Amino acid sequence: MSEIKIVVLTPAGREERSVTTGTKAWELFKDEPEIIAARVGNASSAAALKDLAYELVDGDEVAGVEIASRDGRDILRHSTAHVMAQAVQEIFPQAKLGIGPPVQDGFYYDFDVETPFVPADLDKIESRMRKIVKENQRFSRRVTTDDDARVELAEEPYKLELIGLKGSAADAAEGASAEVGAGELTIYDNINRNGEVAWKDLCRGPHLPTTKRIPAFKLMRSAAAYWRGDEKNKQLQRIYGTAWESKEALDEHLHRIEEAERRDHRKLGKELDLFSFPDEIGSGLPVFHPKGGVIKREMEDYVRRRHIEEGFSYVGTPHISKDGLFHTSGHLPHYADTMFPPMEFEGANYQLKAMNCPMHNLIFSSRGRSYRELPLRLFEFGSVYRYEKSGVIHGLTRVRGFAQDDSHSYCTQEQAPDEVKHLLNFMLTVLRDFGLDDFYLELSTRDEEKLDKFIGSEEDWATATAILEQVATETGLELVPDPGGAAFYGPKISVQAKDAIGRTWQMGTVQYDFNQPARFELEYQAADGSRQQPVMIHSAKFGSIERFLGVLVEHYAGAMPPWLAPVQVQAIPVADAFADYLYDVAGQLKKAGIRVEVDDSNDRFQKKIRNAQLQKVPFMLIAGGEDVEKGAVSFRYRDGRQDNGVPIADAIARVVAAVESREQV
RNA sequence: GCCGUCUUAGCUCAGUCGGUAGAGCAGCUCACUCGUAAUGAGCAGGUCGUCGGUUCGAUUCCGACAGACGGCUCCA
Repeated sequence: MSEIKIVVLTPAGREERSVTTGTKAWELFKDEPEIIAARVGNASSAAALKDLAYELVDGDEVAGVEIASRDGRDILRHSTAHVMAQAVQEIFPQAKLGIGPPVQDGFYYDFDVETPFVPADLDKIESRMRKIVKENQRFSRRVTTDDDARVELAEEPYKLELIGLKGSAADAAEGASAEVGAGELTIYDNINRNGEVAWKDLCRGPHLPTTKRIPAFKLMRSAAAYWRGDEKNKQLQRIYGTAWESKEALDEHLHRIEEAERRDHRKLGKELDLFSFPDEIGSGLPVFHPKGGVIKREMEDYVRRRHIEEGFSYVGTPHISKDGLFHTSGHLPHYADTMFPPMEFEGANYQLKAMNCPMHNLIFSSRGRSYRELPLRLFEFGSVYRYEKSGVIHGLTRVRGFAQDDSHSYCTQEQAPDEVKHLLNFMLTVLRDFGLDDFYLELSTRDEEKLDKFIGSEEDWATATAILEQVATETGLELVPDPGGAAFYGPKISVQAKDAIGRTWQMGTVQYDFNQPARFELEYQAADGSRQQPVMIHSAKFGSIERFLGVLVEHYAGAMPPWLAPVQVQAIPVADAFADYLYDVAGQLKKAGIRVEVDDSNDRFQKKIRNAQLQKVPFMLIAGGEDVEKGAVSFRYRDGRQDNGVPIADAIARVVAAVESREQV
């Protein structure tokens, strides 16, 4: 037996060691049960994840992968997916395997089965999984060849397809690279205590050493998913599950899900009487009730005022137009599928507006334009209607009719970078005023594989993309590429904001468009007397008002900051006798522009407090004998804090200050 | 659009193995009510999503459609 030299990397540093040939990675981490895999690199290769059963070679640099790390959890979840697939095939032997990768917070595995899974099946599968975990089966890696694998997996048509795609697996389907890597083909055998192969799966690995190393998991739901993500393919049955390094971590995850459900704007919208989606109107078409209307109007008032401050002119355009306009813009026939079908009358086809830009272009071209007018900035709340497929409608975040806070800046090419910068900064200040302050940017570019989806020359696209990229970089915010995500007429930057519980939402966008000015033959007269084509820059700050309202409701869990709260002050008399006193205070608050209501119902005092609390009113103003004697009122805040005996004038000033500062209380 | 689940009072839900239904909250009425998250009593409220089919009889079984929910695909 000869010696080989390796390096063990620990948080403390590098430790050079000599071990005998044939030493396995696990022998380095014998006393560290939280290490479930190894990251191995050497002078000639980048670090790669390996099973703990990996046999060390001379020159290896080895680091342990903790189960609670990002990679560790992925490995844990992938292994749990294997256990699930094994359980499924034990219960439903005819089930064919699709793919089973780890995903954000969990994993899934796709199966081709005759009948879709029902919730009772998930229970059965989960208990079978627990049995497999208890059996402590060993994940054993075995290198094979394409031909051998084809024989072994003759009964698994989807796996055979993946073998054929090896090397381009990343393109084959999201997650497919977890099954077949670009390198050698491997199969993992699950070996039980008797040394028999209980189950096997084509898989790149790595995996946990044994099934017993799965500390906590839970199956979440089943759903259909197209094979390789293509709607032309067969739908497989997907089971989603989650797995964590400890029972506590699993419980925390389940609590986070509960918290997200508690904040669901569809639920809160109903409870707080903000909006609804009447069937009689149609799917995806919201109505705003008086309280939701207050929030919506505050948002609109604010953003209209801000646009005007930033040099925009408020304009107005109709909801429908003849279809020729959208042919000129290029939207038809490009996006006919997502526009409502035309209405034919007076010899023309009229279309519901799905975007505002063509109409703004007509305002631009309504008369001759001078370079002195540029940048010309037009803005409106443009109502647009989009025929979203029935299955994608989702509360206020995906609707068929909505208003964009839409602007179009017409400028010279030279002005474009500054205008993009202006719009981006403007948008960020708007979002900050609404209490969102954690952002990253996404740069959506055209898909180089599907050039027919995009119009315009390669040079124009390159110029536009470069300008957006440069401005985005200058903000100092993280910039994430989104290849293929561009609109057909130009690239875009979108702002992604993180909410109070860390979820990200797409907010506004800035889009650079050199196509529509050409199609509409827009021009201005330059200083030298020549006619020039402007560049137009599209931008929506909220994106859609409806959607942004929904995001705010979730961000604040319905407890809106005072400036947005439908009822800012709920006045509650301790007893009937003090109602008049509070009506007087309420009158003064109304004069100061505050939305206040006095609860003079027959409910008892405590019940009124409870009602106001459930409505998430920011300020409860209470008055009883002690307050009246002092000419004062008492505050109760949403968190239950009290501030008693505050002089009326001070109380009003306090409420007004909170509204004006747009702070959360 | 596709797959699955679901649709009973304003809301949240029971229930009917086929004989037209019940609770809590909300609402209305009355009484009570002076200090920080539910006072009590009574009343009223439903063509059991819509339309067909099977049946002596359908809210219940079957089908179609609409809508909701969870995914997939999509998201200018």
